[in-house]
Amino acid sequence: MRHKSFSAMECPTARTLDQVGEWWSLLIIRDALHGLTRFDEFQQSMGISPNSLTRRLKELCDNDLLERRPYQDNPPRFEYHLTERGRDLQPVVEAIAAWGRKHMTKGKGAVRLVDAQSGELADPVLVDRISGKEVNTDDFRYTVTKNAPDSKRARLPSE
Amino acid sequence: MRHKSFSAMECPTARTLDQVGEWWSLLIIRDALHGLTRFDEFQQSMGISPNSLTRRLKELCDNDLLERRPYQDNPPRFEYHLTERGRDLQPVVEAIAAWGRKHMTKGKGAVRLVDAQSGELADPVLVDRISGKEVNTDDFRYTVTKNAPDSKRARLPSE
DNA sequence: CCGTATCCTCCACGATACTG
DNA sequence: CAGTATCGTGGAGGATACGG
Repeated sequence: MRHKSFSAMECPTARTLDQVGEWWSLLIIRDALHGLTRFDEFQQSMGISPNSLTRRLKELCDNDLLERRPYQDNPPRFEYHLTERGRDLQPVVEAIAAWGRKHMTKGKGAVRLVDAQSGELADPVLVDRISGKEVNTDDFRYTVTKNAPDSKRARLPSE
Repeated sequence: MRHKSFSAMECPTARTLDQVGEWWSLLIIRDALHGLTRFDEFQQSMGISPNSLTRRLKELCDNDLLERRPYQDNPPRFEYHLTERGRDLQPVVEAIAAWGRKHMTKGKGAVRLVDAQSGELADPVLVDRISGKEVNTDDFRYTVTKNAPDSKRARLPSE
């Protein structure tokens, strides 16, 4: 997006899409719903490049979906917390995750489903990471896999 | 998106985002949920340029969210119908629309809410258009408004 | 009317390098 | 560690023109 203004439409769906911005933004929201708050937590979790993360974070703060909150003075450090607007996106994230679980679960080591305790979203690696457990990233990767052999979209410029 | 493969992640949310593709795709799905099936219905409804629509339609068919179905031989014409995968995106669209109704309803002529009869989604212009009524596009526009004055994103290259 | 082909622009992203 | 600055690229999307 961004090439044209979905905000210019009165349709609430389009305007929402414009607010949320890029797909990365939704993934950041999802991570935030999981309890992540810090720059490098997000970065590690998603394999996003730091400058892109900066941009997305800034955009989300500008749109009042995240709130930038200092947690340390010297050097200055910030946490990113969901606002009410941001938290209200949970049903969206859940709906997307539900669809993914139903329709994107064939092939290459099926995705593990919901957390039985919480009944919450569904990302075991993240859950483990939050709780401090080590994660077998051969089994599950949230960092980007270079050379995904079965994806027609995987295009590596440098190899 | 598209610069990197979200499919390469095991996370169902990311994979879903990759499947759905661009925001336009979700809007097309939404229109399809409203009952639209034909090329120019989509085009009129969203103000998308025809070639972009062609691309999005093709992508959606490739991803098995829409099905291309001939309805006329000479000249060959097609309708685009939701598959089960596509129809299953309804909760996603609804969640997004709900968020938009709650959080994007201030300013410039608030958005009218749900269709009382159907209880379904929430786009009055579309509803009217489907039912054949004329629509006051000064009041509600689904075509793109050039020069949206209050949107910092509205950037018009040619004026 | 229902699309498709071509060209071009713009912007999200990654790579890389840098700062406190 | 927690970011920011700069640069290059690919792909989405619009304009336009064309075809059945």
